[in-house]
Amino acid sequence: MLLSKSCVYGVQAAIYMASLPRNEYVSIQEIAGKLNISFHFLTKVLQNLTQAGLLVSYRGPNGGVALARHSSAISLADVIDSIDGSDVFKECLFGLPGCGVADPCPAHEHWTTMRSRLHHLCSTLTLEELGKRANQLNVRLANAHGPMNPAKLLATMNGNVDATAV
Amino acid sequence: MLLSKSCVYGVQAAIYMASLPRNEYVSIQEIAGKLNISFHFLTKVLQNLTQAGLLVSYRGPNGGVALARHSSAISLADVIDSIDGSDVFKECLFGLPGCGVADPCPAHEHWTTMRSRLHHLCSTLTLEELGKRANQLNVRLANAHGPMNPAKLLATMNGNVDATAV
DNA sequence: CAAATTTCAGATAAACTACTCTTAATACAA
DNA sequence: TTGTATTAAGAGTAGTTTATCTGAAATTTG
Ligand code: SF4
Ligand code: SF4
Repeated sequence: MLLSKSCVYGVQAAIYMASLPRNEYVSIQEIAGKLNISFHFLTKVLQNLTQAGLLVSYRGPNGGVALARHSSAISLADVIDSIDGSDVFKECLFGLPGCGVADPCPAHEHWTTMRSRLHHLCSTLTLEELGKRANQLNVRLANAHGPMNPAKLLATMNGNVDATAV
Repeated sequence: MLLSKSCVYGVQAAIYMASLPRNEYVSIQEIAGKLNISFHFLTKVLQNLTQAGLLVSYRGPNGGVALARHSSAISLADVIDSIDGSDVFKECLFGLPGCGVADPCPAHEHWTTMRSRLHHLCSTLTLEELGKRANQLNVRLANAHGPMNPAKLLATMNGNVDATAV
């Protein structure tokens, strides 16, 4: 996978927040529940985003996290950068150290054009746009089942479908 | 990284073999040495490629591995498929299970176009072409330093530069 | 046949990623 | 004030990936 799972979770959570009618504090528990992500794990991921200045957080009852800027001012690349680092769009297909134009590998030329296209796409895709799409029909955000643990596994085997999925 | 390290090693080795003037048996030790890859690890990786039918192997002195077909008949995608599986070009940016057109996430449309371009690129890039480029000036194949171990680290700190790199 | 060279196979260890759990710190509400 | 809901922080666990090591099987050479 190009992105780490942490990063994917962060992106999903960000899109979820952008899909809400108003930008208000949402508890991480709610996000984790809706997206079928481990609460504790998502907490860590979103901490990265608050420290990066993309989210603001508020502790205590009715607290939670909210977008620090308008959803139109946050790009997909912003979120990815904050979690997986900016190397995602700089590193190459082969991940060799010290790559560059001066000393390229045979695939360099082909790859860099792909890579810059991908970077451009992610930089121009705003959370606003992604949030809007998330609100349209037949578009989903949540993981199908979320991380499996023995209890959940048992529940699914008993025919209980998790109803928290969007 | 999009590709696993195993896969990268396999691709590098394949390109190295394709860059040779004639397709003859090359010992894995030689390849590992030139590319600064752990010999034992590369052995396992190339086993995958031989089992996938991309390489043929021969045991004993003067044995080694060689390309099973002409380098023009092996694509980059072939190598990647054999090691990391064919999901690399099928799975999505977010790696969600059970994704598809019927139930897409907000970024689906954008991503699939990128993905198919990448797949097309890798499918049409042959080892022959990559090997030719590898033979041109200023083009390299090897890892800069290879996997570090305490002894090597010490050596580099003492100013010894590994001379096995291409 | 014996020795050397090479891939093949499997066990083991180290490193990393994903995930869980516990404890604090903070802020609101009764 | 006291209790509770919430994020913050960090330690701990499990699984996967990466790398190392050892021995066996195959093949050539002498
Ligand atoms: S030369 Fe380019 S394509 Fe090749 S490994 Fe370096 S950055 Fe990647
Ligand atoms: S809908 Fe498309 S882009 Fe979204 S997670 Fe699935 S395959 Fe990926």
